[in-house]
Amino acid sequence: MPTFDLLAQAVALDIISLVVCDDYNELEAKKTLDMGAYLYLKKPFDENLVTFLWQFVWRKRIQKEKTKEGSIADNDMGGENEEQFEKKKDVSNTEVVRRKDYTKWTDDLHIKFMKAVKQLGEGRCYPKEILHVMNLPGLTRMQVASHLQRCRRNNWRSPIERKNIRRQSGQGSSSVSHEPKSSFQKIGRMPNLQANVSNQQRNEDQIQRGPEFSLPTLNINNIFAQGDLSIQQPYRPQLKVQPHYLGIGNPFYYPFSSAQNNIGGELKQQHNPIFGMLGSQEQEDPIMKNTHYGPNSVLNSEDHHSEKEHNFVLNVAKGATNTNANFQQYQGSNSCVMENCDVYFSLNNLDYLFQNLGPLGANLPNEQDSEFDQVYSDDQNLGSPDANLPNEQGSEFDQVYSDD
DNA sequence: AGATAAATAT
DNA sequence: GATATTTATC
Repeated sequence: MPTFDLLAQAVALDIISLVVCDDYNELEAKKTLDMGAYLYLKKPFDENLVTFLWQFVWRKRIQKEKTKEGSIADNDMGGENEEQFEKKKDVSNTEVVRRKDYTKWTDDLHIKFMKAVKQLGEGRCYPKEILHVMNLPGLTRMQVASHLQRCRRNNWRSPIERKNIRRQSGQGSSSVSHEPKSSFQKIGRMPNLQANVSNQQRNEDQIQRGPEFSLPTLNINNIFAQGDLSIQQPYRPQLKVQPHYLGIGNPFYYPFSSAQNNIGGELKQQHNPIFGMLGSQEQEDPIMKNTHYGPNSVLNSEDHHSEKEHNFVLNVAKGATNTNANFQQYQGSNSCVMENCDVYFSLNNLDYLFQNLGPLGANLPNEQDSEFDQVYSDDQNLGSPDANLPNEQGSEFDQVYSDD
């Protein structure tokens, strides 16, 4: 994604954004800051910067929250600058949970998924393939895999179904056993025993070629042999039997899709020609029958960032080296740069940035008793596309950040 | 329900 | 060692 587009989105999402460039470029810096970036940084980072940067961000956030509270209390006019994506959440000021990348599997999305699954068929029905066939920008392989898992386990209900179920169970009539709405569906399973078979095959080949060499390895390989349950096997998913008695309906069966099913409030009326040709061909399929193809909503577009690669750290610009002179210029100017932006600095001006920030030991205002991981989890809540913090057991901050 | 971690496979 | 898939857990 182009730098500025990405930044714009990040800012729109109220994400504290820092822009990183390889070479300092004044115009670029200005534009960046104008757009709402908090910092414009040049690589490579000084170690100190890396160490303390989080404090800066943290402070920013606290500061932000304070001003927000203040404006709410005072009923300032500033209170109502709702970001375009946040409206529904802002109402319940209590727990602003940002589910940044939460993909809602709408009926339509599920249909697409199913279509891909069906198209691919038994042989190559893997997340990656499905993703490819679905061809929806922003959808990730992991998300597809997750959905696939649920569907395989017959564990997914369409939103409408969910609604109905909830309504039913609310009536207190505890009809114990819900009927499975459709039969067990094979499509989309993990690969058949090919791997194992080929293992076996290989062994047989070996035997043919020369048993004297193959004997030792043979047994080991046979761990994966199909019928041999007596040997403990580390991994043999293929032999699992899917419980078709389970569950109320099969997600591979798709009951209906109504036109009003847009979750999340965004009404996207789209005509969908895609499924136009499905008529007779689909009829005989037990999974797809009864299916009505509704509008084709394209994910819940806004906030599904894709995989981890996306971070708002970007940029290459050619230009002068950063100098104190440049900085002075900015600092002295009354341009909108300084109004919109709290700080500008280059590597030569770390002092300015950090004059009030202490080394790691020094507590930040609200931080006295907070654990580091708390900081991190909060960081994640900031909605950064991906805080990308691995399991940082005992890892140092600088380490984490340098990883970033 | 969906994301993500962990285990396993390629 | 990098990716992908599957399973377990959050």
